[in-house]
Amino acid sequence: MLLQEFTNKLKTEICQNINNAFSDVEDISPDAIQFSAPPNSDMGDYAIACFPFAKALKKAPVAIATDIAANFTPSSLVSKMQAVGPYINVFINKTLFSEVVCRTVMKEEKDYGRGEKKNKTVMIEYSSPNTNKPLHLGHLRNNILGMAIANILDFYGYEVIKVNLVNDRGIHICKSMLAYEKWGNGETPESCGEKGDHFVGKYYVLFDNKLEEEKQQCAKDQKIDLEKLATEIGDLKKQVRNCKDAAQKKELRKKLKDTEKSVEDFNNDFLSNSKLYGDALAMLKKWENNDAEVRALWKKMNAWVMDGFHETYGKLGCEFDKFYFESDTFSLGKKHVEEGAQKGVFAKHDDNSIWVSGESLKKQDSKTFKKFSPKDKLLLRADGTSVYITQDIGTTILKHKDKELDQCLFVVGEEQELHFKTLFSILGILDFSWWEKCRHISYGMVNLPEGKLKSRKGTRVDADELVKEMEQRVVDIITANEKIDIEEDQIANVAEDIALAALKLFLLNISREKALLFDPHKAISSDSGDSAGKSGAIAFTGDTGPYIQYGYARICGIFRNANATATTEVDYAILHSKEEQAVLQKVADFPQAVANAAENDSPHFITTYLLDLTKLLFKFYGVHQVISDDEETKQARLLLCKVVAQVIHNGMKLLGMNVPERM
RNA sequence: AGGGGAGUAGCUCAAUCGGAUAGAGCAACGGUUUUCUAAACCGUAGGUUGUGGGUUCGAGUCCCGCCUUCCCUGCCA
Repeated sequence: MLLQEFTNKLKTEICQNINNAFSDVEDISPDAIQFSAPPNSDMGDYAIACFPFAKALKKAPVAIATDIAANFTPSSLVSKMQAVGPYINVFINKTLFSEVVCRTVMKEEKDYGRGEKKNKTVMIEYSSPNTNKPLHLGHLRNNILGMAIANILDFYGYEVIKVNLVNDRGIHICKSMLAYEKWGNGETPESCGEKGDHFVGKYYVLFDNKLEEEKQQCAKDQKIDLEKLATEIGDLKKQVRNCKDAAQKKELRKKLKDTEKSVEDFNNDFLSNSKLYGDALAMLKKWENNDAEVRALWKKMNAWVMDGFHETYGKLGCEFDKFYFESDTFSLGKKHVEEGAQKGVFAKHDDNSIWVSGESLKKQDSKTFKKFSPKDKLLLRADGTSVYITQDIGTTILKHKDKELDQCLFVVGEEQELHFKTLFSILGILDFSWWEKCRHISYGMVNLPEGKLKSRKGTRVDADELVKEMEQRVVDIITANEKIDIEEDQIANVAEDIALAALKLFLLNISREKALLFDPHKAISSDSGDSAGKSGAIAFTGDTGPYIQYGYARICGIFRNANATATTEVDYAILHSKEEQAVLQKVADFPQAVANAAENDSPHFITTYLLDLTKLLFKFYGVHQVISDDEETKQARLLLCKVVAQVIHNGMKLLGMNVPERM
């Protein structure tokens, strides 16, 4: 008997017991049985709350529980049912349960926890980088989350297509191109030994610095003190917040708005007169007109960046079945927008720009836009050049042309929620029946103690550097600890596995939609043993990836030392202790954790599951000796360890983490 | 101003469909190594779940108000 069958049988049996106790009313179906865990394991293996039955059975929950317990007849599965208040606590046959769990895991191995084939295809877009700068911590959250969700959906039984939409076109790309052209002196990543994405990113920052210089000069010439205005705005915001008097508040608001307007006006004025920005725009125009020289530079620099990205993806274990490039898809979007204007579902203004009205967005998706009316949205500029949403229209249409999809997912940060609501509604307006199968998988921002991550300012945490630093810390820990027995040439590999697991679990272990706080100062000095280090944002002890890996490595160590293998032909009655049963219960829960993660697009169900499992493993480990003089005991416990190792392996794989055998 | 999140222990976070005494980790304090790796284990302490109402057998969870905070409301991406 396998686990699934056991659970079904258990529910049926319990159901029969309930129905026997209440023969005069309509039967309860096994699906209505909801297992939960009693507050502690002495009270039983499963708990069933009787509140939901109260209506059908026309009795108080407490009375229902007592009646069920009174009418209970023991079976091979269930040994006891005990009423405690409105709860029924179920004691199961531990020997049988242990055997069922162990045999199931040992039989299914890598497939333990796998969901049934759904015969449905899901496309998941994630990463979606801009090719003008290297990846930072915010991108890491996206990449690691996206990859984990893709793995989980695949394991749950979907056919999953992982795609990356590369934002390789637009004014931001031209900025780094222009800076390189002006100040690059023909350098290449090779010539200065830099990773391609970092190399290009340098010029993106350079452009921004030069533009800022120009702006400061311009402000000085016009005798405008931008700094003063900024502090003024800050002060006004504070005053507005603290102001109690309504009339005064209104006045302050007006003043604030005026000040903000003056800054905005200055900025707009500056940009439209800026030589540097004008050059970038001119370059964009040239790009759109297929200027050979600009296109050649664009190709060269994009290739550098993509080389760098591929290296980082390889390191992180991010994989893609297909790359879409905005430069290939924006014209398809343009075409559909123009057709929409022709059909009359979009509005063409006198200046030839094309718009979708807020009204029609609302009409198309009245559920999403129930509580507010969106503003009209520009789809194509007057000069015919496309905006951000234009290419997404094209890309999404192309995705559905390439493959018939049952779900089309976008792993993108929460700041783009309105963008995707608008996009999906537009696709509906364009009469694509699949528009409702599109879903934005939104996730929270990554923040530093000082605020937002900003690529152009100094406040960024570079992805490559972060990983490198963490690896070095692990190497230091390994070298400092004499007890760790790893071949010299393996240290780098193991350090990489551990550093990445620490990073990934840190990013995946909080709810997807929640913002994430990262304190780099605490993270970096974490191996020196000082107290500041121990509170590090990405630690290697406690609830971490390495903790789970350590549990796995310890099990490997046991098998290695005992030169043993596991067999399912053991005396399952040995595994009766509280600790052993807790572990096996947890092992049995793995398929449910996978289902929860898949159905909510939330890997954190897996991370919390694995941490719980590992804690129970160590708890067991602390109380019971695996390699014991008694051969029967040894065999049974070895099997238990083997089963746990298998589940850790399966779960960690879903999260994109390796499990080293020594650490 | 409007729309959407969030607010739980000193810090970072959990908490199945609304269910039994709100849990972990870190930080603090105390203990564990001649026994399978101390990246571990055990113990102590730490809470009016932002706030005020409501719904009911029962609310961190659902509804309404308020406070705080983040995001969005670009011819940026």
